[in-house]
Amino acid sequence: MKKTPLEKLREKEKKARQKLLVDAAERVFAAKPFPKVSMRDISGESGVSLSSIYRYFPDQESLFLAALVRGAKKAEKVLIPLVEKEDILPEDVAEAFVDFLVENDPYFRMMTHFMLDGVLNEESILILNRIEGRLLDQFEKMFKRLTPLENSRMQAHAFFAALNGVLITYRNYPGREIPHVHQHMKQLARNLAAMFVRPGPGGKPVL
Amino acid sequence: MKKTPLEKLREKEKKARQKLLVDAAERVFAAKPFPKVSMRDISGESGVSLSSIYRYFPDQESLFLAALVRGAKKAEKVLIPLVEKEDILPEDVAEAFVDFLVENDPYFRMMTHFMLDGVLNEESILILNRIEGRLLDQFEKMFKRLTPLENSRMQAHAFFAALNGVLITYRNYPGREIPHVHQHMKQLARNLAAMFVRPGPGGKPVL
Amino acid sequence: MKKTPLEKLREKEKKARQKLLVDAAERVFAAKPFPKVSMRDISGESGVSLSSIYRYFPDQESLFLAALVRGAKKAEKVLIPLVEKEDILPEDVAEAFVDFLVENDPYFRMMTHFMLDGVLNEESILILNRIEGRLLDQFEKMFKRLTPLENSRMQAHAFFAALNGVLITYRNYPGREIPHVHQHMKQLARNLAAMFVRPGPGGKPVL
Amino acid sequence: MKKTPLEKLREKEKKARQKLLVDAAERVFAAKPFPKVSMRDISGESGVSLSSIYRYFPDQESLFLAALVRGAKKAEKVLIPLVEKEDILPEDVAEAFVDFLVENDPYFRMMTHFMLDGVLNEESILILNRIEGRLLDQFEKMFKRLTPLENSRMQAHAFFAALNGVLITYRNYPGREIPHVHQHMKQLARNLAAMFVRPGPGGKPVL
DNA sequence: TATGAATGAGCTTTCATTCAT
DNA sequence: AATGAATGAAAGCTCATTCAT
Repeated sequence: MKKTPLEKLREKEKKARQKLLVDAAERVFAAKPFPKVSMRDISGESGVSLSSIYRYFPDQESLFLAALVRGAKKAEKVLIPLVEKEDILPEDVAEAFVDFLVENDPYFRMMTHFMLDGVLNEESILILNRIEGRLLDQFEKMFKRLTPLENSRMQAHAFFAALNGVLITYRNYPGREIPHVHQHMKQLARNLAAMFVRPGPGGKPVL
Repeated sequence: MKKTPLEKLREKEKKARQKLLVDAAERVFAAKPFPKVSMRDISGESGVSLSSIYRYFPDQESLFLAALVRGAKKAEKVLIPLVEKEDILPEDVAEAFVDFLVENDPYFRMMTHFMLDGVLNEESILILNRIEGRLLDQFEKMFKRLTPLENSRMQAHAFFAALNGVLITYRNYPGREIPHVHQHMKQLARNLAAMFVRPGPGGKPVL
Repeated sequence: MKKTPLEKLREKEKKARQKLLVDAAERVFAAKPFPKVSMRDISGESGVSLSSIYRYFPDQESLFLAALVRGAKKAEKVLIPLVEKEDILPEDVAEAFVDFLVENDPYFRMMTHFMLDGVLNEESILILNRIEGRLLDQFEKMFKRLTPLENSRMQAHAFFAALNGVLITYRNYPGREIPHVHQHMKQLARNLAAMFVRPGPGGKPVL
Repeated sequence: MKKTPLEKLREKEKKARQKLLVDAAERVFAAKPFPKVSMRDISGESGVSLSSIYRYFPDQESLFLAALVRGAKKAEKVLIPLVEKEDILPEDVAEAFVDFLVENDPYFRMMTHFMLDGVLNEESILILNRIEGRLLDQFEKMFKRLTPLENSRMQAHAFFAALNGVLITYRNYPGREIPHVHQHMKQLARNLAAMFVRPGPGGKPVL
């Protein structure tokens, strides 16, 4: 079971190729709608020959899934530290969340695609769940601090959902200029966030 | 320019065939991911021969768009009356909204697809906008009644976005049983809705 | 066997419809390459419904053939009188020939198409042959008058072929402006025509 | 930038496949009218699978164009040496020209098709023009030698056009046996050719 | 290991023609 | 007599995947 140095090297190189391919996939996803991305596109963008891709990913789905997982990990890396700050406010988290996913639109589209149509394998589900869980954990911690009497887990879920909703609903808002739309989304997100920390009548928790 | 009875009949039959095709499209959309639905699928499902489809829709896009528009109209027909009730509460609207889109999952996926990748023509955009506008109008009216001091339009937008977010985020929640997930979504939606009518400290409006 | 007045009327109406369809076909041929013309095009252009066309022509080929025959007849009507003039010169005939077929490009394309790929039925062949024959007769008569010692029939054939050749070879001459090309064709045709009436050395006939 | 032997081999094989496909195309063109030839036909005739054809030619037009260009090059290879002979006579050139294009009827039909309806890209136009130009150059040289006082370029153009005309006009002459028709065409071509070198009255040039 | 080559299955769309009314 | 409706067949082309080298 022990790996020889050569095997280790091979594995490392394999990972490097996989990274390279996911890099290329990302760039392609940024350029055209998800369902129109072909393996040839990725081959062209990566410089890896079409057939060689299949040495690193058993099929198209796996590669796309890998890109999704990586997007999620990047989101995690950006968002978790932000939310970990002791005195952060929901409004600021909300704005950062929107900012990140607007600027990383391909990730957002990818994720939404998988949420809608994707057939995820167990491993991917686990990875995504873990990330989502950690994100929700941070949200929960924040809400626990700010509204200790509420059901923080529920708040975290609602918060996460609401932000996703703002993004999906208004990212393609027709007839408006992009910066304006972006501004609108941030405002909506901040407003929604603010509602979470507003005490009910008599300070009674609501959720 | 007046139409003969025969012409009227013909028109009616044409509409009937179009309906039949959109019906079939819906069923297919329910059965497989949107981007994988082919004209052949719809031909098979409808019993209308592949080439005949083109008698009723000039191309694939038109047919898909028609299905989308119909979904939106159906949503309108169900949701607007509900929200029009004088004394309706956001929580109940939220639940109905979620119920409807869970039960009409193909519509929801379709709409999300078009929101993400879709290239809509101007007419469709107009139709969808009008429906969304009317929905937002109703939401606004409700909020005006319940929280007259807030920015009701903003509330309506946030409400709409948040509900969409609940649906997109949790509709495929893995590892849970469907009725349970459905229940969770409704709870989240209700909670979010409740927040909109909770007065800020001292009754100060927040939005 | 005798025809009733009603039958006669019917026949007349049938002819009228056929004419109408061939009219439309001509217009369509003028607008797009021959192989791209469809029955639907002709239906649209004529106002006659697609299926009704088949009442007047058994199939596409027949209709196209009818258009061809009519083109030939029109050419005959224009060219024969011209060539019948007692004192006409080959150069002028050549120029008129080119002029006519440049201005009636669809006919020319149609004829060439049938010459190349067409499957003509016996009747059409007969009609076309008769017309071509009459044209050649006129050419022959002209040459008999002008060069009585030569083989006039051969001259007529060569003359006809040469003119066709000028048209086919230079009508799409790339990179030149159309009027200029037209001028070039006419010059070539005149030059070729002139050669037919130039006596050989010592007045010896050549052909 | 230097090519490895392997790359050279690959290139050679690619060319070989392209040749194979053009070969097949030619055979198909010989068997049915140009506009009816499909990619599937060529796939069947060549043994190369339909989709593989697109490895060697980006689309149908390219393949057809390649066939056309090859036809033109073959014509060039056969005709130019012939015409280059010092003491060749127009009659013999004419006969060879007719012979070649009768024996290579698919080429002739192809070229005529492109002359009539074809949409050629710039590169193909250039190639064809160069070949036609070289052919005309040879004709011109011949005429310069034989009739130094005439406008040789004009003679060359007229000669070329006239020969094409003979081919197009009589290649499908109905009701005659093929060898007989062929004979007739050659006779016509010779006669026309002879006229070019017959001096005008008093040796005056005509063209 | 890497990849050029190959392909079956599939896609949307068009067409000439038939048929019920 | 006229035509709307219907369709089988075929078109050009793309794609994910496999395989020989």
